[in-house]
Amino acid sequence: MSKFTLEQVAELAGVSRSTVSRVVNEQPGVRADVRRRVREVIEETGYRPNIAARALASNRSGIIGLVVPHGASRLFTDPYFPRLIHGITLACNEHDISLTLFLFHDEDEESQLTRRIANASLFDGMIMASSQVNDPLVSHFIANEVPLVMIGRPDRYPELSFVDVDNFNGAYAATAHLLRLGYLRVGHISGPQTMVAGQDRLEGYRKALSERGRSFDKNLVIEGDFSEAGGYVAMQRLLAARPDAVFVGSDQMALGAWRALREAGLQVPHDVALVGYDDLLPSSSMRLRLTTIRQPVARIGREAVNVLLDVIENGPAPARRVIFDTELVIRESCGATFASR
Amino acid sequence: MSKFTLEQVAELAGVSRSTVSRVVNEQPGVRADVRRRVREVIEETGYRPNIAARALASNRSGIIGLVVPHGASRLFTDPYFPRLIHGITLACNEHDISLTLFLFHDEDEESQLTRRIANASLFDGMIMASSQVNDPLVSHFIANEVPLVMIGRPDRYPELSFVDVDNFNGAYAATAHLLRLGYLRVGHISGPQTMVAGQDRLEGYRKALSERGRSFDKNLVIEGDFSEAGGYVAMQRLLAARPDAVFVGSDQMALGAWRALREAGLQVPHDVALVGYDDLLPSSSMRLRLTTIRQPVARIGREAVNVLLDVIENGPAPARRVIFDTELVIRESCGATFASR
DNA sequence: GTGAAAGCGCTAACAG
DNA sequence: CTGTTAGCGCTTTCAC
Repeated sequence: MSKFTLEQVAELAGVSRSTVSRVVNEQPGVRADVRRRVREVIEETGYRPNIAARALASNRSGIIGLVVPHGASRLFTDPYFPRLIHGITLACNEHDISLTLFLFHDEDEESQLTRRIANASLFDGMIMASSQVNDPLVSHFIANEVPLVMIGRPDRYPELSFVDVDNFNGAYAATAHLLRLGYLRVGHISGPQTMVAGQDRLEGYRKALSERGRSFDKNLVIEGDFSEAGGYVAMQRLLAARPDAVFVGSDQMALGAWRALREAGLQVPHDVALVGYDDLLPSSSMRLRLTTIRQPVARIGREAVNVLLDVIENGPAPARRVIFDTELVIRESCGATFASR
Repeated sequence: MSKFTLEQVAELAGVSRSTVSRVVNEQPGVRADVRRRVREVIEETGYRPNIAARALASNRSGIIGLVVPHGASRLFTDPYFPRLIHGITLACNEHDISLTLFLFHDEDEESQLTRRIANASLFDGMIMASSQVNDPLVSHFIANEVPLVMIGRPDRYPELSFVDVDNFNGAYAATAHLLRLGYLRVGHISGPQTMVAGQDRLEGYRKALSERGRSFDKNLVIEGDFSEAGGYVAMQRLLAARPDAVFVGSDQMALGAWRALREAGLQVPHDVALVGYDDLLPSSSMRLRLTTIRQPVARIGREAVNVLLDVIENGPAPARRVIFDTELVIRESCGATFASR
């Protein structure tokens, strides 16, 4: 609530509003000495432009939104979103823009608030994290021509820009690693198939299998929801199929799976080997030394902002597609430190 | 970017802008049938008010800000901020307001961006999380009369509203518990003394000591920074004083302390007992079964929003002070499951 | 109970 | 290079 307006600064500097506006926005076409004079007055008065007025007049607010749908907000308790937000805010600060957070905790909240943000009049653009397939919000944004970048490949709308990690190859690498170690009944606890990441990881698992001439046994695949509890339940069911190794679609689920295993009196990796996905756990403090697929979450966040800014600046076409590589991190849960069998 | 404006809705409904405005803002003084008619048109057109225009005209944006200073952003990797934000967004959604996040990663960033947000013209109010003592941003907000609520008791400015947890009594309980178990050399790895929470916990530790007639030994207290790495270094130094138990000012530091202990060939709780603070770790998956002080982080977040809304509505005076109780959660690291010694 | 009119503080052509 | 002139879309007195 700085008390000064453009008008007053202009008067004090003995110039017009336009000139001050040009100086503030660092536009060319102002004589150096005038520019300096105006800058002085701005400094003295502590003048700061009113964001609302600027947004109204220019249709640009310097604010972007981050939407986290309810399906993903449970992930908010694991380190994924903190990391993501870390990367996003880093980029925002660099570019001097602000970030508004829309976090939905359940379906009701989401549908109720969808309308409010769907006309995102104030926001220059939106980043949409881990949306479900066929998310109505995405359609809204598209219909309203809101600049948009998805975190995670969208299931439709090939014209959308996104940044993602190579889920297919990550899952492939995880599964191939297990196969290479000689496991014969390699199962998979998948992510929700309502998310593209869940689908892609399942596909990677299938490819590794088929490439080695293994047939796909659907009893060896159980769908989870990326949560610890989901991994727990999934593993309990999966046990009926007697897997000797399991590629679990997320570290959190791996924790749940491991809990189920312990309760069943089974040892990791002796009885059942485990590979996770994410590498976000503080591994040295965990009881489970989890082999996993590392993904560069903070970089994804940063890049999402960069891409969004580009989309805002230069329009949505052509779609920007950024895909980061993953990395297999070998610890003990896969049994790699044992002789291969 | 809904294409409709108040004006157009007014025309379609055959009334004036003012009337539509009244309906939209649910103000009294509109005949029921007119109100209904206007509502219909709004529904049909999908009209949504332009936030910037509204903010400009009314000085109310429906957006609040959350500031996380650089000193605390390292905490962003532990579960504290995710929980806090969970609570905050929950309350925001309830009240139909938006949350803008200011997260600073280092001192440079912070001082650079301070000016930008200090005149928080667009924001109806600010929540300030875990600020250092004597934070310049706080002074700015006060000087500019920005509605403000602190998370964590402020070190000065008794006129400020805040919500906090009872750090003093929590620390007292932790230390007393250790003393009660018979430990003779109870040390403390404190939080940074540049944060009130760090100070309060140290005070609680001192009180428990003095109440039992123990003298305060400054060699038994090392200052940490709430991080794992800080706890690690602190414990390495603390070892020289040969503690048989340590009250560690945060769970993250306790993890670091424990790592230092392991490296020194010491067992928890056999050689050194540990009590932490926060209870935010997924305890069942951790190798360290940490006795700790639980604080209701999400509730703190919710309450901060409620208090801020109250401050916005009814002015800053008198200061609202909300203090939540803590709870001692006993696991194995304190040695309580052994015979007392 | 309703409408007319005057801005909120800024940007953006368009002249000069 | 600088100033003038219109608004951006909404709220808010103030008459009627």
